[in-house]
Amino acid sequence: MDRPEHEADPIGRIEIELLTLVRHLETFGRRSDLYARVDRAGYLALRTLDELGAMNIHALSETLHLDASTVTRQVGVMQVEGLVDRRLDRVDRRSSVVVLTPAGRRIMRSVERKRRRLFASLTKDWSSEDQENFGRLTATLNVSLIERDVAVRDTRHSGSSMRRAKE
Amino acid sequence: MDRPEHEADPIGRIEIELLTLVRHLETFGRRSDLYARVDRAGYLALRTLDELGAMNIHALSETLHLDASTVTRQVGVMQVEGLVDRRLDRVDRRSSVVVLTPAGRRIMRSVERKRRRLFASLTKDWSSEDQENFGRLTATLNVSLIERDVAVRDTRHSGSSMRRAKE
DNA sequence: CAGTAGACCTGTATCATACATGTATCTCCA
DNA sequence: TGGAGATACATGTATGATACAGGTCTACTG
Repeated sequence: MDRPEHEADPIGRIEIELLTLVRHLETFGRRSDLYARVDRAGYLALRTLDELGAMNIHALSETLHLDASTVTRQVGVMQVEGLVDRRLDRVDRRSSVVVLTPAGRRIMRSVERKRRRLFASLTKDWSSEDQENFGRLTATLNVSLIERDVAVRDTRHSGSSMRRAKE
Repeated sequence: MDRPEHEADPIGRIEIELLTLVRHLETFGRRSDLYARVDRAGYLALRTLDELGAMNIHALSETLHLDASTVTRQVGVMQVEGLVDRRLDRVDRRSSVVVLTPAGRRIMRSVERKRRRLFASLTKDWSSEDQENFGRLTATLNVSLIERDVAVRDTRHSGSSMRRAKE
């Protein structure tokens, strides 16, 4: 499991361990009851709406780094489930604002609780320093990944309005 | 980006950051040319065959924590691409052994190089201590996830032969 | 006001995966 | 030793998450 060459090859270790981490998290999400009422993508959308406030499909798709058509469908499903609501934007009538409903927030919190329990249990033997470091480093990695993605996308289509309606 | 409450809530931070990490890595894999000749699942299969040696579909599916039918198809594709070969097992004629071909190893190394470059670049501003810690902690997390998955699976179907032909 | 850009939706395609089922083979015990 | 059950694999079918292309309606701008 702990191949000695990685002691001296941190990049190689990160490379292989992140590969298997994604694999395992995918499998786990599929097999567990974590995402009973929303899928993983939906959960992230709900969290985004909760943290950043209501916004339109376009802004949500930019934030999630997903195609707008994908988000349209995800939001459609969640609307049927009663987890989000859509309000016509009277200023720009092409657009509508996606709002988290109380039920949506409830479901989101419940998934969050399950996920927190999972990760608390997975890291229960870690020192709190390790826990903090891992969170911090993962966050840093995310920021770099986002920057890189933005750079890639900007070579293709430039300009992204990112209009957002907070309420 | 760096919400202050996470300073005192490492689990919460891990929870949200891993969610977005998976999201971003998926997006990145889709958009980049990292997986030109094999997909991510295929790359992991090639790495597994390289590290653990040739094995049959069943053992591979256990190792990857995937359904055997999924692996059958993945291997089928890679065989057509010439990345793996299958040898009839003369002892057990139901089974055949999946072997990495030279071309497969070459492709695997090329993907590995690209991924290494990516992660080296993403973590280039990290201290080497941070790099090492991140790799170590991710590896630990993987082990815990595997153990948990094994526990879940064993409640459903018990017994897994894990026969493997090393050569 | 004409033309272009933007927001959204829908159709279609792809990929990765799982489950159910079928077939050939193996194993083991009565 | 011969059949029952287990195993290995393949195939059919389904689902979920995503992207891209194209259409419609609306907004903006010269």
